Amino acid sequence: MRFWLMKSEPETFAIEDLRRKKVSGWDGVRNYAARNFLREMKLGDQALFYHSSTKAPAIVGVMEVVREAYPDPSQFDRRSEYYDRGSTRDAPRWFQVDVRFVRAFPRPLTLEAIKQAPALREMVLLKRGRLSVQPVRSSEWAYILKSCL
DNA sequence: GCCAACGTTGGC
DNA sequence: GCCAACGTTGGC
Repeated sequence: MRFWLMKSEPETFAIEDLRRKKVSGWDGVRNYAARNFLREMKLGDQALFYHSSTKAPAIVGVMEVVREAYPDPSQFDRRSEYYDRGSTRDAPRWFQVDVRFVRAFPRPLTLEAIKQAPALREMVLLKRGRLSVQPVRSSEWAYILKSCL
């Protein structure tokens, strides 16, 4: 099983929205590197939910992959902000997975705290900006769950 | 295929 | 709102 981190702006879609829906498609990823990671995800993989572009950016919970990558319908929807006129149904460019709410952390791990933790120094989150879907090492996963629960 | 211009992400 | 980092586009 692999571990991941996925970013969302809470004003658009927050951990509480996922808690309410229970299962949701993770749509709107329009970056090739992030898209490729989505396509590597397997049923049962676990992912951290990260709140970005907010006052205190933080890892706020856990979700589970319940459906592997399939074409993101919003790329075909002319009214969607994610519409991509260059994508066709025969050769879709963008993919999504479905995720299920697992838990919201009682103590979210802020970006500030992540930067302070020696165990998390190598996290992709700190190394590569602007990547909204990214792998997490199992050692990092273990450390994060220990600090947040 | 290079690279300048431009657009987006996301922390601050 | 600013701006650094970095991805994408498009002319050559």
